[in-house]
Amino acid sequence: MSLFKKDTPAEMVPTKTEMDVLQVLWQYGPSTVRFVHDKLNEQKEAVIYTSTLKLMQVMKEKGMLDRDESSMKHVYSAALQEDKVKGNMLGRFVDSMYNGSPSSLMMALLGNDKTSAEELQKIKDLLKEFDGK
Amino acid sequence: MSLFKKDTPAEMVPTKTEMDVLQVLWQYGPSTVRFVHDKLNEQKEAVIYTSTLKLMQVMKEKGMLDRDESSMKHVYSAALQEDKVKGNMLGRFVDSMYNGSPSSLMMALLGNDKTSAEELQKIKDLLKEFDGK
DNA sequence: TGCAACATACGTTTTTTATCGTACCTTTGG
DNA sequence: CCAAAGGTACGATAAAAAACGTATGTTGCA
Repeated sequence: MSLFKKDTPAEMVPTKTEMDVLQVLWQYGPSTVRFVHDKLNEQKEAVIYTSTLKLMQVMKEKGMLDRDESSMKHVYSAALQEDKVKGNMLGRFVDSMYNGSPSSLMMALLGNDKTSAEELQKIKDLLKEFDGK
Repeated sequence: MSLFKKDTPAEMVPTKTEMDVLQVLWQYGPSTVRFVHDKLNEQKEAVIYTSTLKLMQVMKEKGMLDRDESSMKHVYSAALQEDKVKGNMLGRFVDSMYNGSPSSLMMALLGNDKTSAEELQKIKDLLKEFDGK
C-alpha cells in the first residue's frame, strides 16, 4: 500500500450521513461547514453543528473531501466524482438486491409507487434515444 | 406506540448482513440457522456459526423473522415480504442518490458497465410490454 | 477595548452493527 | 449408557457510525 494515498477514492463507500454531505457538495459546489450543516438541517431532524463539523473533518481524513484552509472559514469540496461514487453504489445495490440484474431493478422501479407517469415517460424517451445508437 | 408490535414491519430497514439472511430465506423458504449459515459461507469470508445464530435471533427480536420452535432445530422464516422490503429500499435509494427521480437512476443504469447488452434488451422488452397498458 | 458571535480542534460518548466464546441441552451410534 | 456431534441461549466484546461538549481561536463592532 502506498505511503501517500490511503485508498483508491473511487472505491470508497460513503456511509449514509457521509453521502448526505457529499450530495450537498456535489449540488452546490465547495462550501463551508456552516452551509452544509444548514442545508442538511433543512430536512432531517436537526443535529448539532459540531457533529457536522466533526463528520466533515473525518471525511477529509479519509480522503473523501478536500479542504481549502486559506480563509478561516474552511471551504470543503468533494474529492470524489459524483458519477463514480453513485455508479459504484448502484452496482452494489443491484448486486445485493437484484442479483446483479438491472432489468430486475427496472421491473421493480416500474412497479414502484414512487414512479410517476411523468417519470415513466422520461424513461421511455431515454430508452428510445438509447435505442438509436 | 403499541404494546404488541415494535414497529411496522414494512418500514423496517435491514442492515447489510440482515439483508443477506433475508435473501436466503426468500430464496429457499423457511430454513434452519445451519442452512442459512452454510449458504452465506459459500460466498463471503466465513463467519462463526454462533454469529449467524445470534444475528438471526436478534432479527427475530426485531420482528424481521418468525421462528418455529416446535422442533429442536428451530426453523426461521422471513416475516417481511420480499417485494415490500425491496421496494422500500429501492425508494430510499432513489431518494437519497437520485433525488427521487427513477429516470435518473435509469440513466445511470444504462451507463453502468454492469448493464450488458442482453440486460438492455430485457429492459426494452419490459418497457414495450408496459407501454401496452 | 472587550465582548458577542461564530469558527475550528479534538477527545468523548452513545448507539448500532457485527462477531465471538462459553455454557448447556438433545440426539444418536457404538 | 454415554460420549461425540450438533443444536440453542446469551452475555460479552469489537468495530463502525453518529452525535456531543468543551476548549480555544478570530473577527467585528458597540
